[in-house]
Amino acid sequence: MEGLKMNFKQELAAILYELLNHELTMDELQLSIEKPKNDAHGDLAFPCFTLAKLKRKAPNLIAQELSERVQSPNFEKIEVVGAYINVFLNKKTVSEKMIADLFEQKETYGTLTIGNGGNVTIDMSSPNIAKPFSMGHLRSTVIGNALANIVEKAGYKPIKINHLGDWGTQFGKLIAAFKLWGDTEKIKQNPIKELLKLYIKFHEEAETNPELVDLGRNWFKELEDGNEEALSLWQWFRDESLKEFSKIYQLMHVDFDSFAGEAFYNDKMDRVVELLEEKHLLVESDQAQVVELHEEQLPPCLIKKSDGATLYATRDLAAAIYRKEHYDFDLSLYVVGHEQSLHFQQLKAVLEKMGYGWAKKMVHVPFGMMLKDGKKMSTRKGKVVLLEEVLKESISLAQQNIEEKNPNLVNKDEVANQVGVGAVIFHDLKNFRMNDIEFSMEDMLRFEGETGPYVQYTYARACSILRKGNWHPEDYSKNDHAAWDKEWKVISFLMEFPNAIKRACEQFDPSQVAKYVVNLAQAFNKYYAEVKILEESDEQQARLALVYSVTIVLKEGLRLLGLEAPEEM
RNA sequence: GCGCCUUUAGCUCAGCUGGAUAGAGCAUACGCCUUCUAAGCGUACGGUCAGAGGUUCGAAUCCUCUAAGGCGCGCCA
Repeated sequence: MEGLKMNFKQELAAILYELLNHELTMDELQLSIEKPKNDAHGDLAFPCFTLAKLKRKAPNLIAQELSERVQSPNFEKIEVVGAYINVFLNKKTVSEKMIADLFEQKETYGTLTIGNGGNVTIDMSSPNIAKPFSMGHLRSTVIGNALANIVEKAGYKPIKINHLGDWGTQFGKLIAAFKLWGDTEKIKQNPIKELLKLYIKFHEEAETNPELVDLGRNWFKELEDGNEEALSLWQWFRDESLKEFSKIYQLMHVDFDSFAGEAFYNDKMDRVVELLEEKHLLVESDQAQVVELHEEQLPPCLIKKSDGATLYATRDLAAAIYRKEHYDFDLSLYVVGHEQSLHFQQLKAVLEKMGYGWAKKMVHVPFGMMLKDGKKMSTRKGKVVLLEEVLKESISLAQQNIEEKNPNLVNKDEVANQVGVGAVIFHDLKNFRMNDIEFSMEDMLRFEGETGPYVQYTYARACSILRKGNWHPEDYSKNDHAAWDKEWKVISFLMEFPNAIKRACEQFDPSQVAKYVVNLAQAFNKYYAEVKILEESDEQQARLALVYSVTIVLKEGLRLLGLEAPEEM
């Protein structure tokens, strides 16, 4: 089921195909049939310019002649404007069909089959242990989570992998810092904050005292060699950090299928190096081991440092191979910042050189940065905004709003959570992911206009009508009085839902769904303002059926984005 | 120097595979609650689509060049 709109487009294409004696192929026809931007131009349009050229005849004449022969019970009116044949769908039959489909399919409406049940691994979130969960990680988490939902809706099986940053030289530094200045009690009280303090202090001190750097390096070496003290500290840091992170994940209702992070691949890297050696891909360069990528026009990929230690490229190679063997993915997504684009190009190139055709199935899904005063935020300088604080503030603002606007609401706390968190998530998803986002508390906590709360509010109002009307879907009986005239705009958006999902899935772009959901909400709010739905009328059944349909699609759209839909707020 | 990305209204951004008068939101000004939640709706204001060429019946959209900004380019991830 790819949506009603598609059916009508196909129908129009088929009619033209016959009328034109197959002069244009079905594909060509379907491609040129478009959705007019202006409502006055109907629901479907066919421009006759290409035909004009083919037939060497004036386009408006062709349009005129052709239009007279286009007929279907689904088409209410055919109009010619210049070179365009504008088709107006039959509002009544189409609307009733749309409503019937939604009643039948409910939240499964919009489900696609393009995934064919294949596995899609999604590398997402991936915060660094012992560092705060920053706004930067928010992006990967929220985009990855939405993509998982979208991809699932499109018929794939998503596997969400939190590739934790739980290994690396920063742990050497941290252990060294802890040994020098650490306070066990303080860390237990407030793990991430205290560990971050240590990390920052280490970097500050290291500027005047370079020996510290060596100390850190040594401790990392100890860690890699299995020193018990180092290992137990590492384990402790990791556990405490994960505890903190899981609070945030719970708040956002994000979960994972795997927490296999960097440390997980420690024992899987030798094999990668061996494989590379077997295939004679490793070359020594400045005492380091690299894979040359001249033919690919890329800089060489560093596999082993001059001291023999492996690097993140090695680790990511191991991870890619592991994921292929373990999950046999059809698609492997990496929701990682745009600044790592080159790294992923290199990764894929090396895998292809190794003879792994599946490297083509790896897709880097990059996103822009969270900027603060036009600049990148830096953990080392302590210049980060903590997600937890932003969420708290957003929730408390939602709380205030509820007190003001709906003080009798029963589950205030729950709703405040849903709305506050929703605002933050939606703010991140509503724009194309490649855009940089200048961090602004004001923008993020805006509840009006094109925001998560706006959509949630629309949903809540729609639910409220159904409640007040004491109406249930079983009650609906088609009645012949509705013209579906004022409802038409909303109906045509409802028809677009599967298309929005398709675009989002093809382009790995959740903002397609976010924009869709805003458009639907806007159309519904206009309808709401214009039509008194609960007013006695012989069209009332149709109106309520429409409201019900809108609730289904809004809720499902929000769910795909990772937002909840409170029925009252 | 090379590569990737971005440039559309005062601000934040849409604009689907090129198509009919370039659209929202925010901000500003005004208007709409004795009836479905005003976290809403309406009206107004606001644009040489960074610039120059080119392809095309037709370009914000495709190609080339230029400019501005961001990110990246071997032992960090």
